[in-house]
Amino acid sequence: MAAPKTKRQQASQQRRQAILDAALDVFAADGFSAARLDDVAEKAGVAKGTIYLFFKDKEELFEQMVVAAISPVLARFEALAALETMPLDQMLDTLFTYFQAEVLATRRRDVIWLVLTEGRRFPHIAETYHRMVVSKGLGIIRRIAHNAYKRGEISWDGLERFPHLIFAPPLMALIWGGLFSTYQELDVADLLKTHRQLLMNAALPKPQEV
Amino acid sequence: MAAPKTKRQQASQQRRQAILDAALDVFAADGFSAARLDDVAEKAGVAKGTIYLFFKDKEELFEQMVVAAISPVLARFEALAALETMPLDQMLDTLFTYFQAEVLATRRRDVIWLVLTEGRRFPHIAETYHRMVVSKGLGIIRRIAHNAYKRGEISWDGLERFPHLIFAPPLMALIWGGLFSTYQELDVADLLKTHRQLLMNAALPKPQEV
Amino acid sequence: MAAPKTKRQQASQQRRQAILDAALDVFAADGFSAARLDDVAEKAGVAKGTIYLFFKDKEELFEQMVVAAISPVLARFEALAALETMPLDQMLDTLFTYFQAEVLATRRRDVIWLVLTEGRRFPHIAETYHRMVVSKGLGIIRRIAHNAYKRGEISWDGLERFPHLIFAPPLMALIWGGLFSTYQELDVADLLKTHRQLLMNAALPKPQEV
Amino acid sequence: MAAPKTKRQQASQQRRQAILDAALDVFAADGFSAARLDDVAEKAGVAKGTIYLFFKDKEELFEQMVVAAISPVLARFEALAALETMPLDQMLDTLFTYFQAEVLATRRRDVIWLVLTEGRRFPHIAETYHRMVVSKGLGIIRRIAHNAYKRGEISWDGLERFPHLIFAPPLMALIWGGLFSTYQELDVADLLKTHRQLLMNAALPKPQEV
DNA sequence: AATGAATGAGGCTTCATTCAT
DNA sequence: GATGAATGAAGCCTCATTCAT
Repeated sequence: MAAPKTKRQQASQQRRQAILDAALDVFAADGFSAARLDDVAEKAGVAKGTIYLFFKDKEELFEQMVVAAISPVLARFEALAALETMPLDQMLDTLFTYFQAEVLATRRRDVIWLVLTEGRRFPHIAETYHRMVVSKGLGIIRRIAHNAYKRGEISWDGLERFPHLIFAPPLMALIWGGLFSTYQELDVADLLKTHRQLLMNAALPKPQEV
Repeated sequence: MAAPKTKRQQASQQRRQAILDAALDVFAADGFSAARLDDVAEKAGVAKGTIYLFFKDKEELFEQMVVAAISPVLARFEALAALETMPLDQMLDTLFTYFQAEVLATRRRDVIWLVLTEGRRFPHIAETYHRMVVSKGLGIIRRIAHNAYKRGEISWDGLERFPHLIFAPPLMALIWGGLFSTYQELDVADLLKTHRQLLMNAALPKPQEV
Repeated sequence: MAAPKTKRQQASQQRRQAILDAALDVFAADGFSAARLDDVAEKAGVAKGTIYLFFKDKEELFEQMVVAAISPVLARFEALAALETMPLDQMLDTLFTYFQAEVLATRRRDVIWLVLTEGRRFPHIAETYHRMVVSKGLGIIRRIAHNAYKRGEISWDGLERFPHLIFAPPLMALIWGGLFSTYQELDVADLLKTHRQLLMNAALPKPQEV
Repeated sequence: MAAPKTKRQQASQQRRQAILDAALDVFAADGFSAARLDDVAEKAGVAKGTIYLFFKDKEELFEQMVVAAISPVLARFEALAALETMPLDQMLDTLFTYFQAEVLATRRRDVIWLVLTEGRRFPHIAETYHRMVVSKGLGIIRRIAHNAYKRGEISWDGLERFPHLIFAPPLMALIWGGLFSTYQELDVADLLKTHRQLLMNAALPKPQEV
């Protein structure tokens, strides 16, 4: 926890971080199996063997990289949770704007992508990501929906039961951006704005029985 | 296109199909890079060299496998398109039920998973999938929304502009099933039913300006 | 057990044997750790990967090589055992002559050397060698001594209790040849002849109490 | 040669000795190639780089270590040589007892083991060991035999010509202890006592012509 | 056409050695 | 002197691909 004191330790931390940064790039570009540690080392500006001073093997590098990339997200979550008293519409706007600026436009997008693409073969990654990010994120959205419900902004408990419905379109935007935007552009801002309209439209009317 | 005539040709086609089936299993389990052609050959019941009689290399096998797995989906799409006159609510119910039964519970789920996880490094796959499946599927949903709009079931053009909003939750269900269901179960039927309620609730009211 | 029938199988057996032969040379020259499988492959006239068609890894190659080299020795042992009725002096002469011609002057010397030098870090090798060669060999020598005792050629049970005493000088000759003969020649034939004299001299006199 | 004077020099000598001690342990356990200088440094309580302050490389460390371990043996040899007037039987008893107590039960056993196992690939080691230990040791034994011959205790020159015959069984005991004692115990004291009986039995009788 | 033994390029990992602190 | 982080050469092993049968 404490910041390292000596120059040696600082340099060591910087090296470790450089390796993690390079690893994110390389793993995101090639996937775990196809990624070459030579590339990671070169991009990090260290020798191949240096990686092994910090990480037992390729797998541990991968897992540590994901965990390290996740950590800062958690701090942000706390801030978002503090906004739970905001009106629903404004809250959704804040959330989606944040998602576009702080996830889709940053390396965090690559982290999520790696969790998606490699999570199945790294259950530890999937489990960690679920515990540290997904369940917390859904919990926050759920509380937002719950508060809106209590305030009378929503006359329906669907969003509270399935906060996934709020997050599904942003996730789709991320996936589209990764796979299809080359072939067909997607206006993410408009998509999310329309999603917000959808949610607000559905918020108040009495739900029809299906 | 024509059905093979001679027994020899039939046997060849069966071999080819066995290889494609095995490849789907193996690629889905391990990903493209980590998958071993030894495993594909063994699972298909052929010798390793036989694979190269049908496919130039590992990459072509992968791409052909995805294309072959996509094809049958297209026929289904035609059928769905024919139901475009159905009332919106019923149509959504049909769509989601179909998705659960015919995608999530079958090997088609694995195909989509592979497109998600490998599409980035196989632009040809992503492009093909987008052209043959995604754009067609979104087109169908878009027409459904359009028809409903014309019939007065929807007083809002959001779904027509972004049919993605209809498909996002089913996609999320697929992803959740692949990554997180081990750690937290998701009631997909309930999720999709709630999604349908959301869509119907939002269908008629005048959209609020955002 | 059955001889391989097809040409393919024969060629395979020859390859396997070529690898084992090369492995003996390389391991004997460099020791297990320093030996390079590249060298084994080159000397065997096969590609590096071919080794792994027959042996799981370097360690298994080493162990199989020792076992394969030991096997023929056992057949010889049976022949020696059959000579147990021979007069002691003649028997010793036969034994030592055999050892010089069939061990010291052949690759079997290298096998014993490898058991000596690597046996400690390959307990499986040491155990196998002890079970298949050492205990059997000592058993034969012991019976030889026992028979000579019964026939009155020896008036003393020392050699029966410690057949090691008969084998110790041949072993020393082997070690000397491996380590010191460059610096000081050892006349092995004379050594073993003198050893035989020693044994025969000691055979009949009443042992003095020590 | 001169004892170091300053504290710094003393500390340096202690470090050097600690490294040599650790090296003996590690080399004996793993062999030259498989031994890791990391382990030597850790066991010696110094940093890895410190080893290179005293020794040019791994090979020199190994050779110096063997030489250093050999030196004390030489002093003992002088003492043994002084006993050459002792009656043969008593002399052998002293020798063998010394070997059991001062070689087999100490780290000197490991040194001999290393000379055996690595001497072939370190001719310098083998040559040094031969010159400093083997030839001197055999010389002592030879003089013992010679003196006994002159005193009439032996009526035969075999042991004088091949003092190896006296040392072979102790060497075999050492080898047996390193390789096979786990699988079959060897009573070394009894073996050597029996060996002594054998030698004494053979000492006086007129040798038969072979 | 089908086989599967053989190949060898390429990646992960280790560890002797160096050198800035 | 002493350290130990950093280096990078080298070796084991895998596996896509080839080709003689």
